[in-house]
Amino acid sequence: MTRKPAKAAIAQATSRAPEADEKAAAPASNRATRTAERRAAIVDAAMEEFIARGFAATRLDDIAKRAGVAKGTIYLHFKDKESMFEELVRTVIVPVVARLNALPPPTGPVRDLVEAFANNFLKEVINTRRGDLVRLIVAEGPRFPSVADFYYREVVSRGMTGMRALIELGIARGEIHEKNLARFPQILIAPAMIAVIWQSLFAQHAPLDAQEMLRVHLDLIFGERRTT
Amino acid sequence: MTRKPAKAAIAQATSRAPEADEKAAAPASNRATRTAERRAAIVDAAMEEFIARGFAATRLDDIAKRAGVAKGTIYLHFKDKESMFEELVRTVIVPVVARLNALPPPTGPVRDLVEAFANNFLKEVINTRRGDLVRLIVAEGPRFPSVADFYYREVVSRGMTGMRALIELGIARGEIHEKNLARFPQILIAPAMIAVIWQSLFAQHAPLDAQEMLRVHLDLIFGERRTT
DNA sequence: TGACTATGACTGACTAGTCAGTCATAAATA
DNA sequence: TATTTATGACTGACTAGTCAGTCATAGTCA
Repeated sequence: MTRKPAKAAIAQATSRAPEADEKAAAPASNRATRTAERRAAIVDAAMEEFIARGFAATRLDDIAKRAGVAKGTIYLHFKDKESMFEELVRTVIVPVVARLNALPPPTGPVRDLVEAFANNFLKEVINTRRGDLVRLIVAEGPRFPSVADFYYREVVSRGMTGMRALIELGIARGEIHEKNLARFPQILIAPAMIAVIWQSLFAQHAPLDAQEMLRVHLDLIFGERRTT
Repeated sequence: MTRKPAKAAIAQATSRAPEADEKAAAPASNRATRTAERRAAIVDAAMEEFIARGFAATRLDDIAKRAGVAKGTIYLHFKDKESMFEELVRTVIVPVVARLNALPPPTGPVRDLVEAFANNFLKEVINTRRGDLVRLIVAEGPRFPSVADFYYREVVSRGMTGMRALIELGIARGEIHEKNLARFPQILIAPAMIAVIWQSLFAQHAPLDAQEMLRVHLDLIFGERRTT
């Protein structure tokens, strides 16, 4: 909801800044930097706790302790628990979307493009905190319409559009034969989503070679791989 | 909602038929029957509440109210909130597994078998409470290892085995060309799972024709459909 | 059959504990 | 020193689980 105006000071970037390399454990020179670092620490801690316990069961005391701040400090950055959760999702997802939008331009075989995307997804999402975050969104989405809306607009909708474009390109170039696939880009994504969920729930029962599964899935769509 | 069981009238029925045909939906004559009905009412109410709010945010008072019993009554049937959740999942899932095991024997094209399964899944799971339950398990699984274990053993593991058998049959008969598919039956299931999640989270943003999507997916695996 | 007793299912007020959010005070900074 | 930022003890609302008491029903007996 209320998007606290970002402290204004952050923009300063203070001239001879000691270059606080992201969330480095550096001494932290000025106020603006410290404030930003604290916020980042709170976001990180909140993400861990929410992923581990879900929204309702997470205690703000635990987040504060993990972030190394007092509980009151959280309320200097976030209006309340709900806004914190919502802003947390935005904060974590936005950079991911930005990176996905920076995919290489469509040169070379479509299969290579999709494979690059899959490898990227493997490295950046599956088996990372971001993967857990996706599961968390699935878990809490129905109770946080604003989160579900945001996720749909920023990730699902864009992803679908991008995938559809790739599929149509593949069809136009004769790499993909199933014409109707463009109507359901979900089919292309589905195994990747399943991999995310599998790792959270069943990895200990039956480890899943996600990379190999995605490869087989691409074989299914593009036909057997040419090399190796 | 409130299923006020018209206590007075029920008592009258006293036809000395002690042979209570299990948990029949009959007029409810004796104590055992009533007890079973109450338990069922609690399970139903709990399922609604857990699906709507998740485990932690669900109040036992609300479950009791919805079931039309006092809170104390819940504790005559379940040890505590956690056991109730665990037993609830078992109670709801077991009959589904039983029905899945009763699939028709492998005669006719494999595609027809898989299609029958998909249609069954559409009708029985997607867009039903059972679909919501699947999402609930994904949501709460990490915090309820016993639930995740149970679900893996009773549903995922069996489902994978069955699917693998079908895939191998399809490969043997030349209906399926992607040999490696048998190594990842998840790929066959993935779009169905996505449909379940989609309906819970994004149906209002973008309705999904799950039936058509599953059909396209089968086309992808078996090759274009022969008729219409 | 009718009356009387025993049983245990059911109730809901209550307890003990939890936790989101507040605010008077302290620390850090300019 | 004045101002901004951080702290954590505190409060009040909320809820899982309890248990002494109630009462419909089953059982027993005349």
